[in-house]
Amino acid sequence: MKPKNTSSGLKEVARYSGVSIATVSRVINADPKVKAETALAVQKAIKTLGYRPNRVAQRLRATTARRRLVGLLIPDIQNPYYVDIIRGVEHYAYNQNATVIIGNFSQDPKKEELYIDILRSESVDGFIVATTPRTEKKVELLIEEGIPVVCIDRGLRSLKADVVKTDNEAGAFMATEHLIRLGHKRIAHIAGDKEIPTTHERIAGYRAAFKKYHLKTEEGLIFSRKSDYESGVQLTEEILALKCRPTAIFTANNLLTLGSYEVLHRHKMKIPEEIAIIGFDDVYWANSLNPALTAVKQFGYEMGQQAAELLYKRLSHPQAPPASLIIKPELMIRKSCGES
Amino acid sequence: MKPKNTSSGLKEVARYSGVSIATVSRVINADPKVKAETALAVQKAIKTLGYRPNRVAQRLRATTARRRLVGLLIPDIQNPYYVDIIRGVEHYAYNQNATVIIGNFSQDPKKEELYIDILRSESVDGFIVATTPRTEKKVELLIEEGIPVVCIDRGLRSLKADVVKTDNEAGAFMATEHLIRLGHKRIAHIAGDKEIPTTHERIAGYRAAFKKYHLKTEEGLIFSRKSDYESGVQLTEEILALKCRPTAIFTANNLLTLGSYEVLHRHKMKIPEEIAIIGFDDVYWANSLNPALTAVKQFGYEMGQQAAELLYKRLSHPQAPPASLIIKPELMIRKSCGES
DNA sequence: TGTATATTTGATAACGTTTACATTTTAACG
DNA sequence: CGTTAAAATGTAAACGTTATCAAATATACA
Repeated sequence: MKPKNTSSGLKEVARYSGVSIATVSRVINADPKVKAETALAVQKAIKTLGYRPNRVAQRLRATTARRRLVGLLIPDIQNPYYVDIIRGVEHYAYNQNATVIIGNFSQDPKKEELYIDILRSESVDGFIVATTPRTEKKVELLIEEGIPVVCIDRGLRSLKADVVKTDNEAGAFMATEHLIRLGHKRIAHIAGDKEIPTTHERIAGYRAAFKKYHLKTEEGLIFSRKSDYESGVQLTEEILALKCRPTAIFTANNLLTLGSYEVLHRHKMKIPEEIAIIGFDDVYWANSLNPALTAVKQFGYEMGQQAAELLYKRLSHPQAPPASLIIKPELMIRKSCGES
Repeated sequence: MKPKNTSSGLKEVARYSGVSIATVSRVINADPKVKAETALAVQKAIKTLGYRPNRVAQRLRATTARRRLVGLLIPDIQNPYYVDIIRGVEHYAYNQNATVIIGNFSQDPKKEELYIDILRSESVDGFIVATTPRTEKKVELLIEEGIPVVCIDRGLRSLKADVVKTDNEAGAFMATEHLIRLGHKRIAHIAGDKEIPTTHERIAGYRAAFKKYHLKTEEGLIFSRKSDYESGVQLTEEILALKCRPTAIFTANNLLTLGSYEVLHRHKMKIPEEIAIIGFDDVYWANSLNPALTAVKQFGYEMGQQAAELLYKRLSHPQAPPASLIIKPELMIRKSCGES
């Protein structure tokens, strides 16, 4: 039994409704040039035949901006922050009748490069990328070739692309200031991977808060390794082993926070009495932690939407000057730092 | 400045290396018919010209099984279990030089249907689906049309497709038995949405454990609403309000577990002394919860891989009888039920 | 060397659309 | 009613590949 090919194709619709395939194509694309009467007839044919345009053929033929496919390059799909971004992008794309194709490179440099190539050969309308500096050159190449790119989460040094990102410095500042106001003076910062630009922005915010309150920031209290769970574990162990223990920890992302929580619990530390903790990145299970986590919320979902919108704007106005959207984060005060 | 079109296309490679496009196409597809010598020359041309095949054109022209695109239909990308599945599928696909296109329908029935159509018009080689019974008919239609489908997480009633799923009954049994052995007799079960088949399988496992130990299962202790966080919260509240409180809770998925944890903490319940809790679905932050969560681990990543493998096997053997892969889950004993 | 048979290659028609451009139909107007 | 402009449709050439078939070249063998 060979697979019966129900997919009708423009031709059959055309034959069925007695017009040319060009006309059918026109009604599919809502071309106003076609007479209302014929449009109706064709639409009926489409419905009864159950015709659906072949998006692959459309994409092959269509000129840019009409391919209805956006490429999304994501460092780690396990990170709920990026999942929020994905959802945001997907939401916007969906409303534009576009599909999004995700390149999740899992922090793997090889994959990161390869996925740029792959998405490219898929003829995307444009890219939304959260890349590492490693692929900066490659991304710039895309831009030079006229492919729209919007950077999300992390900006490109040479700002020839649109970018939407969190105000990392402000976020880190808020977190640190919150701790300081609560009376903490010795605050450890578990920073992320120093290869990633956001890490430095967050460290800067941490420093700025100290400065504002005329406190000296102890360099020895800034810890950094990588951005993952394991680093959170190890660095928290180091912090607890310190002869002169800090009274609070500020972790630079949700994975580090989790690692920190694990160690704190393992050592039966009382949070926040013995040690307070505040994290960058709010997560949907913040309230299920014990105590509920006070955190800096990034608006990933909204950022994703904005990025997609920016991308489509650029598609229609390729020559517009690059826009930069800096989203202010918000402090979600819960229990892990004590009374607010 | 118009975008310079660097993408060379078969033609240019052919001209450059002095062969026909057919030959170039052959070396791209590693056709053994081409002489080693010419193959080398063409490869060199490909390299120096920086040629990359256009996957869209390939897909349009290629017959089934050579399109290198798999469609993945996922109910909720926020659920880490599904993220594991995605990663598994993606890993396998990547090694086959295939891309995966994700249709995350966010539990929205409208989107669920639509995404099937969309992925279809993207000419996927086949589908991997975790659908609800709502779209069962639509999925069966795909199968009838000869499009390979493998069901993941949930099986189709009419088993004409491959399926890979967790042994839900066994998992629920393990969890409940664990509790019973620890001395619990009154164990509440926060089940998922009754529309979803897995819910019933897990309830069955819960019942089976009681049966084995000659205990009567109290119907009043099985709670069900939906499968989300909020339901976990509400149902746990109900449980705590019971005149005769159970000594343990078995939650049917990670979202429900999280909701339960929140309420338990809010009520300052001592876990596991006052109430024990065990959850279906292990999560990477189980150790960061307080106490660390004892849970039934589903092997999402492995399942994803297996599903992809099954899909590609079916692609090459369309007539093979449907396979069914039932994966045994594993109990991850940590602290939320007390000593093991 | 000539013939038969493998091996390699090349020309070209698809795949299912969109889009110039040409053509036909309709409307407008004196 | 004839002419001209506008509106609606049709024709056919792309888009960048793969695949079929035929042609050309190399290999084997008598």
